[in-house]
Amino acid sequence: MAYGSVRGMRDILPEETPYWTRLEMGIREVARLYNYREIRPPLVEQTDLFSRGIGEATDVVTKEMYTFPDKKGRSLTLRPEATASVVRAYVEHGLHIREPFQKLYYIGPMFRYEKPQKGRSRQFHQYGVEAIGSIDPTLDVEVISFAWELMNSLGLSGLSLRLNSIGCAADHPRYREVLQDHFSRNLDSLCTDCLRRYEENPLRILDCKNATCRSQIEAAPGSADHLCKDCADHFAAVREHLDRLHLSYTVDPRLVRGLDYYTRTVFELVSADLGAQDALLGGGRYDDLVKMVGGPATPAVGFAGGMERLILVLQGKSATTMEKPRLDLFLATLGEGGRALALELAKSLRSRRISVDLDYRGRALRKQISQANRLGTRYLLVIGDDETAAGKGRLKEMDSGEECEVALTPTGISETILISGGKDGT
RNA sequence: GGGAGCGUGGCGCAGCUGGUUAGCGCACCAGGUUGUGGUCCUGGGGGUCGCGGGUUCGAGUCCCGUCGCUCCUCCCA
Repeated sequence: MAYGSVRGMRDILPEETPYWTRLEMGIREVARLYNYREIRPPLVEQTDLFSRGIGEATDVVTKEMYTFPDKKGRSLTLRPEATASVVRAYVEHGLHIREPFQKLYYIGPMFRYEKPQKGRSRQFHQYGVEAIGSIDPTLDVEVISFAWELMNSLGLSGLSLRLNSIGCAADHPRYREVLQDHFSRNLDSLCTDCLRRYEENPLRILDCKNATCRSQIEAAPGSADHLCKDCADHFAAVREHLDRLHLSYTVDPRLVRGLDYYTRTVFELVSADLGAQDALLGGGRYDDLVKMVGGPATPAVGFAGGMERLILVLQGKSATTMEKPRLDLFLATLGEGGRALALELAKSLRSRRISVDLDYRGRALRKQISQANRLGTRYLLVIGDDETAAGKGRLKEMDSGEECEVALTPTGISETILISGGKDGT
């Protein structure tokens, strides 16, 4: 093999793309129902936007970014996530001036330099929603509702929502102290990573899966128990509205997210059908990010979901078999004359919204029909010298095997196909 | 970053303790049949056995290295 795709980046082949288009359509439809508008930021941003927005000490920033200098020596980075980009666009284009409240969504590739495994690759795809401009708890709930709605529309079950509140910027140092106090009693039982986290960001320790750290973590005080009055009220309101909408969740005091910009509400939707990488989507509030990026203090909430993981779950369900699109008409030809006429007819019929294919390799008639059959074509028409001379042929409906005579004109063929109802839609 | 397993035509695999021209299924192509289907029959193309080195009379098979894949850890979507 002369070339292979770059590690962690793969081709999505035609057999698989129907899953992608279905998923993309599903996302767009839910976005329409919830009135979110699409935004498409570039894939590349100044490195600073991510390192400062996501957090200098996070794993994503310290070791997972594709960062490179451009020809003028500026440091650029392939986006590892899109929230920072969306917020940058929101500020840059003055969306906050024209209409401070914006509900946006995006779909596209992200890049993180990680070791590939099931449900994790270096180029992967996320969809996400960002609701910017309100601190109201009902907005948190709308975003979560969006997530559930999408899962339902895809027919997914066996999912659970983990929910927590990590408080506001003012709560963080206080909770940080509480955590440090807790872990300081048994520092020697923490792993080396957690010792570092102990200094840099004790919140991260809660995320550690290391067995030796687990017992300490189980006993650690939850962030939701150390919220200020406003944050506690907010969290209570979020839960109340979730209950009212019958959206299920479990409060997980240990849930913290990997990106530093989160405040208050954080959540994750996990699937039991995946392996170690079981988070289908994750998100929360980021009330300080807009200001951090240079805009006015503006609260916001959103989430991002991994499309590869969603497709893994979809494919795992035998119920969601993709039926392959059918070809309307195959023109089997005999001889140069037949081929020339078929080519001409195909062009006209296609412009009449009928999908047509024909043989381009001079294959035996039998092989052509066999191919048409494999394509799942609805109609077959053989065009040889006899048909060309007579100006008419026999249109065969493949499912029933019935044939009827048609004039070899675009109108003659298309009317028969459209009238007989063999072509659906359009 | 750490750990484990696996790399043989496009795909899925076999190849026993090293031993002749590396097989099988699917797929592909052709013929059986220039005039009608998923079946059947016959034939065909396609593999430097991931790559490099070593051991040996001889390596797909053993050893070392390397690259890649998969899964776990970690982290996340």
